Amino acid sequence: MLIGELAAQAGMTKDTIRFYEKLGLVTGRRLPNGYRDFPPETVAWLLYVRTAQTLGFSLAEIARLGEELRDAPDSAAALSELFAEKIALIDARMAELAALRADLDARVGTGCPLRADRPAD
Amino acid sequence: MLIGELAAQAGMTKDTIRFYEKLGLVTGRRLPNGYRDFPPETVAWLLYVRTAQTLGFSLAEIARLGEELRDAPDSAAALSELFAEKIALIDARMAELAALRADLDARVGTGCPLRADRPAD
DNA sequence: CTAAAGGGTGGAGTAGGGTCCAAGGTCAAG
DNA sequence: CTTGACCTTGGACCCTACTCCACCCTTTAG
Repeated sequence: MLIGELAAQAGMTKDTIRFYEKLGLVTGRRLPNGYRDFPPETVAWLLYVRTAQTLGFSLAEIARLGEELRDAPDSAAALSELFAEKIALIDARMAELAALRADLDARVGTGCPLRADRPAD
Repeated sequence: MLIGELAAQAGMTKDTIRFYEKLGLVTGRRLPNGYRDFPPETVAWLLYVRTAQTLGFSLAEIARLGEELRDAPDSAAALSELFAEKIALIDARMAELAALRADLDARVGTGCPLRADRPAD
């Protein structure tokens, strides 16, 4: 799969993919003419990257995860550990969100805004 | 409260607070000598800013929320609407996280990594 | 043969979010 | 009156994540 098709399917620009390649987030073979050639699963991976990113993981973190996956291809245990780690992180974020939600929820209807940045005028 | 104390209590540097002031995220009075003077509630506001930020809201979004709060100080209805909006956003993010979590969870133990960025070698 | 559509490179520029000076004013203690 | 801990400003600089650009090569269609 050439970069253009990958970009179209993953919903990002070619530039972004080349940028991700520099970061080691994706790796492609090269065809004899120098063109990048990506396996079809890269689409799923890029979609995963986008998701992880919107959830607050930096590209560096995501790349690290990817590398760790590549480095421990056989060890299901190691993978489980990695995922468990990420899941714990997600749970923590969800708890934070829940707390913020509860906070906002409590304020709804009370008429008590967060006007904390005004001097008491 | 002077900027140094505020910074210490909010767990950020003075530079960051001055930067936030430029963005309109915090506003302080000035003392006759030119020093910034913040009301004590600013600490809570800054902690709130940090939380919202780690949850994926940009400083611009947070500032907008703050402004809207200031612009509609009396209308509990308007406030409720704003909060309801943020809550909806939070719910959406939580759903995304839950989905990612389920995704990772399903992979744990299956030994099926995300090795989508490798050419099939 | 040429044009269009795809690809490649390096490097500059942007926006967001800080972080770090350097030069200088203010104020309380000794 | 000096020292030290505060504060002020402006501007340079850094990182992240892109985005755009100019310039050049490759492949296919007419």
